[in-house]
Amino acid sequence: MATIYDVSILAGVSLATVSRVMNNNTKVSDKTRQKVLDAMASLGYRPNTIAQSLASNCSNSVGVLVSQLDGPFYGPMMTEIETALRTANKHVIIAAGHADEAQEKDSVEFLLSRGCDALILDVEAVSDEYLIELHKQKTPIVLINRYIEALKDNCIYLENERGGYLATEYILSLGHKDIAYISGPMYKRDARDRLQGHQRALAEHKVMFDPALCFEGNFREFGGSDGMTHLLSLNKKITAVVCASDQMASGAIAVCLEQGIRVPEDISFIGYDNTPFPKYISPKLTTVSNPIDEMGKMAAFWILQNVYKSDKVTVDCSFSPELFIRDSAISYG
Amino acid sequence: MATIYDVSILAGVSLATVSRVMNNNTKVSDKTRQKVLDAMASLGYRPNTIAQSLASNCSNSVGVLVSQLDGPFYGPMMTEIETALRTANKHVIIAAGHADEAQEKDSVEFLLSRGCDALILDVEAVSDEYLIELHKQKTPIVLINRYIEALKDNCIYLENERGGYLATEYILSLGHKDIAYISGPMYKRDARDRLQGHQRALAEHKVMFDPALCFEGNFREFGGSDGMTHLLSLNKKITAVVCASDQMASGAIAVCLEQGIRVPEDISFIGYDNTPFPKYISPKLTTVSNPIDEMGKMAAFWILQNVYKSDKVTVDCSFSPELFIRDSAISYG
DNA sequence: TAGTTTTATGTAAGCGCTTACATAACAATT
DNA sequence: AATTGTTATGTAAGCGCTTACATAAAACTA
Repeated sequence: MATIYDVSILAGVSLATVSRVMNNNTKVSDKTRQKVLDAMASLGYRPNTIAQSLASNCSNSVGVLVSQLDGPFYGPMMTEIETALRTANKHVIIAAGHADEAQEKDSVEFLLSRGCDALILDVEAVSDEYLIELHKQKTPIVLINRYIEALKDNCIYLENERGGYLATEYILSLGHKDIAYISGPMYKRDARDRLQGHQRALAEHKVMFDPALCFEGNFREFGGSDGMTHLLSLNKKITAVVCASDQMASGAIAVCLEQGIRVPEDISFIGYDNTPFPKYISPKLTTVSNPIDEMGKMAAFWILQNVYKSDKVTVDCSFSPELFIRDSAISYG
Repeated sequence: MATIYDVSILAGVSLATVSRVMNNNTKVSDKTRQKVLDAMASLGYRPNTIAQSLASNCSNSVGVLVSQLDGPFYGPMMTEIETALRTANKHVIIAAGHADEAQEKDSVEFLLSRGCDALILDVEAVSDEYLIELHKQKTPIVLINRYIEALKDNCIYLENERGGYLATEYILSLGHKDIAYISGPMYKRDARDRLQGHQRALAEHKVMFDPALCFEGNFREFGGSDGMTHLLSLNKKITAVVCASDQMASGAIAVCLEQGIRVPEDISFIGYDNTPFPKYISPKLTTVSNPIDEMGKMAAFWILQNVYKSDKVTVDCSFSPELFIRDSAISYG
């Protein structure tokens, strides 16, 4: 592999000059630049990025830590992050935290020791305090899907309360009054916020919130099925179920169908996330969007702007969910 | 950030000794080792991996190039790769090729210039020749989901012909004779192999292969729906459809259901890949497995063994598909 | 005890770049 | 022509490690 030294010899210039034409941050006369470029071309020179990183103290890499790499969320998110960063010639080092505190911390250490210039974190297990401490260190961080007041300039988040409100408001507008809620785990802020939006909508419509009809699930499919099984066992009147995730809605609907309850004729459902499901599923799920891919892109933009000082991007930290009306919810009566 | 120099001063030893205890490849007396470890701990020392890479000419990173980061395949595959490599303290740099030749080549360049010690490639657009050339360079490569005779020791692949055979053999065993086939794009070897297996099964059962009933799709959902629309327009008798991917099966089934054709009562379906679909989809798809996550893990193991000389793993390059019998195919008549 | 081998540690030269600073080349000013 | 100002290029000191080689210390040998 040819080095900068070989190039400098062949071009008959100094190392520094070669470096200058690579980084073109200093004036180099057109004549010398051309000599250097020719030499590079004829040697098939490819700069050693490791050496560049060591010398410049900038690794051009950003660490991305997510809970899991599979599932409907992270793929699209990673795609956007990778595309945005690679366009700027930065690269992505990934790590998975598996929603476990020790693993998340370990991954952060790992990424830091890898000399990342910045970290994009979509973490759920570590505490706010840990992140606040981390933020004090020199490597910039940006949080996706998490809002911490003290770090608000570093957060890319969805207005979950608003989404919860939108979903329930829509169900109410269809005339439902006996509405159950299958929530995400309450230790997660987004779950709490969605529920809060739900309650606000109920209150505005003067419908009582019945804690018995609120089940704490886990955002996963079986959380939804467990929840629905529980709700049905109550033998209370329920005409609609608001779910805090599409996956839970999926699990809940499955339970209904198995028990011969028609969806949406007997019970209406609304989900949350707008995850892409194969198109022959019926009923098609009415839901509220969670543009996690866009949020990934924004996180990348944030870093491009704040870390790499690019002025080609604009960043917008807060995302607003939108209602997607499909077939799983119909008006009552 | 503390450097090795700071540690050496505090421990009262030389740089080399500190380096030795980090890499523990040379004998260091227990006493000195302890002094060094204490110094490291008290400084919160974290080695600079960039400098290590430059000095040792080993970046401890492996580049992973996939067609896309989203979708049902790559998430699980990446998960396995990441887990396997991180356990060995290697890291993963990802790039997406988007099934485009220029982008795939560009990504390879990118990963190489990033000093990856090895590359895991799941590429579809570049030619065999390109990969053979690439293999001649110094960075080792391993191919997932692609079999090239000249590179057979570097390939992790599924026995696609066998899978195609299994699927069709099962359909035949159910008594079907009027069997349509929705294929992947024929420029892809896995599509050709699956079809070949299909034809072998037909031949063994003395059922004629009817080219008119074979549609070339694209592995995606709309490939399946286009294919099914076309097949139905033929007005030929069809009692079963073998699809070269679950996604195409999904699209094809959707078309049938829309037209009031019952699945599996009127037409049986079998897919390929065994992708995870939400559980309330019906009918549940009978299919043949494509353990891409396991293949990802194997690719990582291959690198651990061949590049990093680990003896803790065993690698097995060839994977065999298995039949998963569910509800979308029933016996004929 | 002197001589030989073994083992633990130190010295210093890189790895391939970047960049502050020095200098040479040239142009503009008087 | 001498002075000053600009601009282009070169020189060399790092960046934080690894590792071949040198050396000092310890352990044997006879």
